[in-house]
Amino acid sequence: MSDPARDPKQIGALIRRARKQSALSQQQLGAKTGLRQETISLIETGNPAARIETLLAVLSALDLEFQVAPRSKDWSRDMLKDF
Amino acid sequence: MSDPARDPKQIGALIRRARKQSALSQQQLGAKTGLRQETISLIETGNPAARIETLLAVLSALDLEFQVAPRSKDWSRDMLKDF
DNA sequence: TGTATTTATCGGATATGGCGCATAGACTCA
DNA sequence: TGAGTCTATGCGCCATATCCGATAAATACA
Repeated sequence: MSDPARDPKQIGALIRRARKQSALSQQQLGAKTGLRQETISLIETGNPAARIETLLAVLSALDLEFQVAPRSKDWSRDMLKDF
Repeated sequence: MSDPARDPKQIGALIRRARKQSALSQQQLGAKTGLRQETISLIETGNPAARIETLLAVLSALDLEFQVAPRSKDWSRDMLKDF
């Protein structure tokens, strides 16, 4: 349902996945958002200094939404090592 | 549980609410994140050009998490006008 | 009312986004 | 193999985030 992301690379990966699911090229997504293909590329590769408004524009064009939620536990192998 | 935001002002409002629930001043939150009080202020007032990394740092310090979800319907009065 | 805390804002400096324009690699497919 | 598409990257430009230092404005509270 909703995918968490804690760093820009994860955000970029989420966006790339969503874009491909919509069968859009970076160029086409850029057109929908008023951004350049280069800018889409930068976001997807995890540009940490991308602007919030840019991120929101991309999410909106992909019919996605930004959400803020309490940190959920991530049961990584490391956290389970003592069980 | 998770609050949606579609523009920088809403994001800022969410952060301010969470900060106050943690009983932190902008100064204290700045200390936790390595950001200046001024920067926290800018984010909370809805700076659209804030950086993603800055946003993520603030969310992390507040034990919050960024999530991406499909757009949920928002039943505004306008959308209901024809019913 | 007066004082302390909190938040918003200013000037200057530095770094970087996103723009236009362009191209180099990758990859797909005929 | 070659053409077409897609993604990453380059340069110059302007705008602006964030930094430092400082202060004004707003708010809380005794």
